[in-house]
Amino acid sequence: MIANTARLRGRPRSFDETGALEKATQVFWSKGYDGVTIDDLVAGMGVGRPSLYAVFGDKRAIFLRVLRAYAEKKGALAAKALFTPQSLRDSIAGFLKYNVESATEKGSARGCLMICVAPLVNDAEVQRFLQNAASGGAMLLERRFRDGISAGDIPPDFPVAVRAVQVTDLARGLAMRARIGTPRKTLLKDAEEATDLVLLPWRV
Amino acid sequence: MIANTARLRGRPRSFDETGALEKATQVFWSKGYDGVTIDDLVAGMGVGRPSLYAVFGDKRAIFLRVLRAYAEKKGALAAKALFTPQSLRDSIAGFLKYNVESATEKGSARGCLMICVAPLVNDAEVQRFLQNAASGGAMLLERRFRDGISAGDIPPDFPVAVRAVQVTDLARGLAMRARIGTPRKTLLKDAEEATDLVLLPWRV
DNA sequence: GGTATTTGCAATCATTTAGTTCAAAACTCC
DNA sequence: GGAGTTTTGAACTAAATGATTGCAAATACC
Repeated sequence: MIANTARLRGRPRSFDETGALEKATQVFWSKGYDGVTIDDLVAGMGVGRPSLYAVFGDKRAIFLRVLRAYAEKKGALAAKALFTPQSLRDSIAGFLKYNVESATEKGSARGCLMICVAPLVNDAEVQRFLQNAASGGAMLLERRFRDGISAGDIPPDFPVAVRAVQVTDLARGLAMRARIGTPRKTLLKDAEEATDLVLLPWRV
Repeated sequence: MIANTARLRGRPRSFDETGALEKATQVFWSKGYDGVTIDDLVAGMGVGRPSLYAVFGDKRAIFLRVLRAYAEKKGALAAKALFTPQSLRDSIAGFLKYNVESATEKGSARGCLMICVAPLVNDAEVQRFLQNAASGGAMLLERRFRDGISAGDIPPDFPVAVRAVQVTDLARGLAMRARIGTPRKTLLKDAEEATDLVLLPWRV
């Protein structure tokens, strides 16, 4: 099994577990889930077939680990973009900007793993995970809006829940357009305008 | 070959070409593109393997035909929802409502073929098709906004192009949330609120 | 009724894919 | 250096898949 904590004896691994998962992320990201074969993962992760099965399990298990790691990393960066001390407007703009930038990064596939790729996987566990992640993202935004109320950036009757969901939907739209090849420049401009939209009557 | 136009002699087909394509749509819609096998299509379309190859071609060709037919049908219905004589607000609300309803229809898979499924297909022709469809949809909305200016529903300085793109992004977000299992009721409510958002300072 | 034409079913072939086995290699501890 | 332990690479098995072919059945035109 995975002798990660108490591995002392035996031949050491020639690969880094975290690094291999990141490489697997790129594989799924660019080829979807069904489109990926074990051979793709063997080639992309730089891990031999038997080691891959022993350490990670089958394709589904690998994808779930990839998804969790991706969500954790992405969530942390999104939270950082949102809660860096700055005006509410800059926070929302920064959140959308980060989404666009990570969805159009050079070297990796376009779009977002959780928005574009994972929803196509007809799997109950993946489904639940995505729903939780979605509501988690909306709650993060909602909290930021509430902080904005406390700071006096927006009035107390600002529809925090509604706007939070709308920002996530706009982010989803931007990610999907990134996937089909819309230029980063266009998307960054649209992200700015989306920020203006959700804060329209409140100039902050 | 396809003896559709000048077919007079010979055994008539036991299947309807259009109907078979609609059944194929459901197959791709629910299982993605890479996830479907020829056997899935044979079973789902009710067409024998040899006939399927003779009439439609291989999987890729079938998907492209499905995609075109779907886009045509969906585009026509979206245009109908948008340009039925009514207030601008009701038009936009109707457009979003139609998107949500078709993305949460019972009996078929959730989401939208063009928004959720096709973007995962790494194929140049599909990519181009989706970009054209996307800009076509935005242009449709833009025209409706301009009609709204002519009718006096919104002022002449209304940012038609920007709002048109924002509506498509919101629709994309709604479709993706439909895909991951968000209830129709929630999405319909959010569609209404999205309408209010894009027309916020303009009570029409 | 005869003929040409096309469908539909079954069987078939080659290729790809997932997953396993096994011996050799690499390392630690004694 | 040797015993014990773990990883690795290559070969292997079994199943799934894409695509083709033959042949009988069905039907329109003559």
